[in-house]
Amino acid sequence: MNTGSLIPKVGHKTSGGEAGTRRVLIVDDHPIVRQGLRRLLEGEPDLEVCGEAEAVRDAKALVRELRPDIVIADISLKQGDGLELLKDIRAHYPSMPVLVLSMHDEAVYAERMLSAGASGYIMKHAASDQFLIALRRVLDGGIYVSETVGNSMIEKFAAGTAYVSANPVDSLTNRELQVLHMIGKGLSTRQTADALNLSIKTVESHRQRIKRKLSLTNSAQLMQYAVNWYAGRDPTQR
Amino acid sequence: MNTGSLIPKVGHKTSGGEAGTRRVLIVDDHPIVRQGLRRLLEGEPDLEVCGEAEAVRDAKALVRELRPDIVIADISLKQGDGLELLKDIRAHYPSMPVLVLSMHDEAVYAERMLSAGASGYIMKHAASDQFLIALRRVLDGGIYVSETVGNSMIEKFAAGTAYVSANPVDSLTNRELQVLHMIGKGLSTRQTADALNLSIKTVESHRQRIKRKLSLTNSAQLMQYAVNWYAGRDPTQR
DNA sequence: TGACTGATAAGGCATAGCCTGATTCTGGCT
DNA sequence: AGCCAGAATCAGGCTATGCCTTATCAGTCA
Repeated sequence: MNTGSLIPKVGHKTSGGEAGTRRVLIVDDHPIVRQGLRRLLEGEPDLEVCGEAEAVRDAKALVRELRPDIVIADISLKQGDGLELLKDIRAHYPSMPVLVLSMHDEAVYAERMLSAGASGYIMKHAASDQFLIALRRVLDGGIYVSETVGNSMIEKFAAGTAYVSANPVDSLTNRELQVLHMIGKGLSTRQTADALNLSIKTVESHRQRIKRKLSLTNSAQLMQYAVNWYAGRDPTQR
Repeated sequence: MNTGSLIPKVGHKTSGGEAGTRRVLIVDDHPIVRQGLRRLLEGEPDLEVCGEAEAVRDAKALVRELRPDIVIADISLKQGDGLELLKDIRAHYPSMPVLVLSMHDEAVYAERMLSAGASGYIMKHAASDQFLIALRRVLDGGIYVSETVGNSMIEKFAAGTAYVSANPVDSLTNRELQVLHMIGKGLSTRQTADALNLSIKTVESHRQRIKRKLSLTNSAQLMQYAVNWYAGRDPTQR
């Protein structure tokens, strides 16, 4: 069920102490992506892959064992345990930077990752040179996000909504929370109004304020958020 | 916006006519995945990467220009134009095998890809050696699917005519499935239309037919279903 | 008391939902 | 080859909802 014999799970600790080379730990559940990162880093003399992990469990062990200079990890929010890894590393090795690799270009994800302690966020369809730029910037203690995501964050910051609460849902009032619940259950605005004995206009107002508080742009995103939250899988909920 | 200077977009046609080596065209929008495939194939003397493409448009041109022995392509239904590439290749070069690379392990996708003319279907989180097995089998005129997907197909086949689809999503057409995907991603109708290059009216029609097929009464339920389905949950379970 | 927040809701414009119907294109069957 | 069913595309038109602004009223806290 696991990777075959082609990939050494723990990279040879050969050049452990070479001055100048910085050791990278790769965490991704796709073997090809791991290969791709390896190939990319092979061309860089100052960077060295010291190991790779497929699952979060392995990753934690390898971090402890290898003490890499940086961890580059595919943390898909869907899985749930990705954030756990991030927080784990942050708790035990506060100075070890983590560059998050993701398939989503949504600014929402990036913000959550950064506020959870990531040092950078890069998409899988970024160009190869961007990976190296991101790696080096993060290794040097900086923070990396793509231009689009960065701009979106700057905008929010300028708007004053930048307080990154650990759990954005906390900022909702009881009524708003109730409405969010209904949306997650699959009720329309009218059905919500009926269920809560409110005017449709009132429910619309609540929806609007929820959207603002959670930085959601349209009703489709609101519903997506609500459904995920309701299903108990929202990343900010655990 | 595109890949930097690190990746030669068209592989050197150097060893064009070497006997025995079979030429592979890679189509994937993730640079790392392309790197990974390259790295994987570098170790195999009988296989050679003759080129790689990021988008469907480029892919079509390269197929015509390079006439590879096999195309390995990430065809995510989400993008829309993936199926088009598959059908295009099938129409112009009926004997050119296409191995579909996917992030989803759903049997639903595999079946559709095969019936659209693909010769194989392999997931991105498959082990490296599985890739080589798949490539060689498909190159030899065979068909490759993973064990789990294969078993599922066999079961359905054995169940024959009387089989009532366990998964209502099966009854959706490809286009409808695509639209469902977009909805689950949190895209509005307008955004979906833009993403798939369709009229809003068309997307509305698809949404309507999805709702009918899945017995959903309003758009709120449709979204709930789509979001849950997209997140890998069974929407009928709650 | 005055300032603030939460809950409620209306008005109005724009947009999206939803039903009907029509066209084109493809795949399969006889 | 010819036919038919279903898929995919989109338009028209009515209605509902989305979205923004504004407003009232009831608690609350300094």
